[in-house]
Amino acid sequence: MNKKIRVRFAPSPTGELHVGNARTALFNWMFARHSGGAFILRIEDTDESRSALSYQINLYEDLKWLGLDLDEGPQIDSSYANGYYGPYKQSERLDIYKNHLQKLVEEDLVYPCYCTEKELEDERQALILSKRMPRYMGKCRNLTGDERKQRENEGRRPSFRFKVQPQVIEFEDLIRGAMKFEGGAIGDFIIMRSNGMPAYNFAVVIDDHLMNITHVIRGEDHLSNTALQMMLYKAFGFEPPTFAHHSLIFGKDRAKLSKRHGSVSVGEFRKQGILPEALINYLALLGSSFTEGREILSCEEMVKYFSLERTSKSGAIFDEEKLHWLNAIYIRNCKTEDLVERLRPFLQQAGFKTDVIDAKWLNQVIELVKTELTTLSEIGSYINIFFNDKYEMTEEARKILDSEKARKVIIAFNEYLKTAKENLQELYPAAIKCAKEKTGAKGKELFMPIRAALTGKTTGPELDKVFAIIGKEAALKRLKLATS
RNA sequence: GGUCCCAUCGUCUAGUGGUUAGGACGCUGGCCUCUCACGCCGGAAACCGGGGUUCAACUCCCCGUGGGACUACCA
Repeated sequence: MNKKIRVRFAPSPTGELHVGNARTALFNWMFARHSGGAFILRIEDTDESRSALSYQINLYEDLKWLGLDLDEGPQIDSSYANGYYGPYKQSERLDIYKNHLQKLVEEDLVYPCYCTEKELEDERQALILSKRMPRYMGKCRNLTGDERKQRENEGRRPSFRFKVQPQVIEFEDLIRGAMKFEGGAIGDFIIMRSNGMPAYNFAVVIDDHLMNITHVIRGEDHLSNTALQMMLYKAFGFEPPTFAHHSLIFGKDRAKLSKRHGSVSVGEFRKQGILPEALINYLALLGSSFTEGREILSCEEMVKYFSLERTSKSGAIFDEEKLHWLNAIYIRNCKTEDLVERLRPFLQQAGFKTDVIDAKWLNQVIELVKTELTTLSEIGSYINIFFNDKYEMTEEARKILDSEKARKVIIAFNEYLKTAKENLQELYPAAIKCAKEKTGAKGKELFMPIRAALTGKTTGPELDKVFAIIGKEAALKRLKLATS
């Protein structure tokens, strides 16, 4: 009988959710949803000095925004269900780690280490200087009971180290195939810190086992750690889960993706006006491929077609331009009413008071500029022409208006508007026709002056639509301004 | 230094011994058009190097080279 698949995303709340971690979360989520398994969140907050609750809250917001719903995890508010394998925060599982440490102590598989950080650092430096591999040489491994007592009396609090036996460690990785590690170079590593907090490799093994995790999907940066963890699985007699180590994301220069490459956290992309669907789609695409070379997929489709075998083994460079391309497509495909809702915070921020703007009119405006948008935050620069009759004129527009012929076009157009009786629909074509006949201008020389006068720019949506939105009164005002 | 991972256009990738090496972003030429955007049609652009194995290697093996990870009382 197959066990129910259970995967976990286990970040440490020490900063904003990085896209690399978001991608790991996504892989886990897709794997769980694809196989009908459970997606679990575990908070690895054993580093007290770096962890903060605010980051944890932030993490929940980001996951929710991305649409990665949890089956189990620490409860922050009622919208996130707890599960039966809690607590899901490592800082609340300290007793569990202590008990497990005790087992290993009794079996003599670990020993207390009284070295201070200074002593360890000195040892490291000495080894490096003598061109040997820096690692713990096992100074405290064979301390007698008396020696230990003596150190305790000095007030030293021990950390606990795992006794590493020289061995070859092998396991099967779902993405990379057969893995083999020469364990001879690994020094006795700390599993419990002197402050009573478990070290990463220790806590993961215990938690993954106790939480019945069947597949550990994580970044390649954990590949080497897996060897240490395998030793621990063996020591405890636990059956190890199946591992899958995916490749990492890099910046353009193949260096670790960091702030100097631009946005790197989910929050930053959200503020920039990237749609969650676009980010998800991009992250799923990065270092992966779907059937028939498809690139634009809904969440449902991604879940359906997802397979770890199709994720690439090599690292991938984060290409913000392609993300933007995807984002633009999602914006275009968004129903205008929905888009307006998503745009609201960005409009507010750009100084447009959306609550007093006529909804129907706003819809028309957005409909018109939809295809120009790459990110939501750019909205202001595309719609300001509809709001302000005293716009700023660009250099190009000014130039267009300078010519004598342009002036004539504007005057003819303006004159017609003043006296016209037609409704808004028929007004524009009629006025254009009039200007055309009176001046003999056509094509560019006919439309550009009007565009420049009406919008202050030489680029923008189709003029007839722009006209229909700003209306006759505003048009007259602008024409007057442009000719003065 | 040690252990380990990786290697197809600039970038993300398809490819599983025989292909004109395909697609996408970006770049670029054209069409559409008052302009920009969208859309449509076209173009340039890649198998890291050297040895094997084989009738035949991008594909399999070995060795280089290059990039990356880990090597913490961080995770």
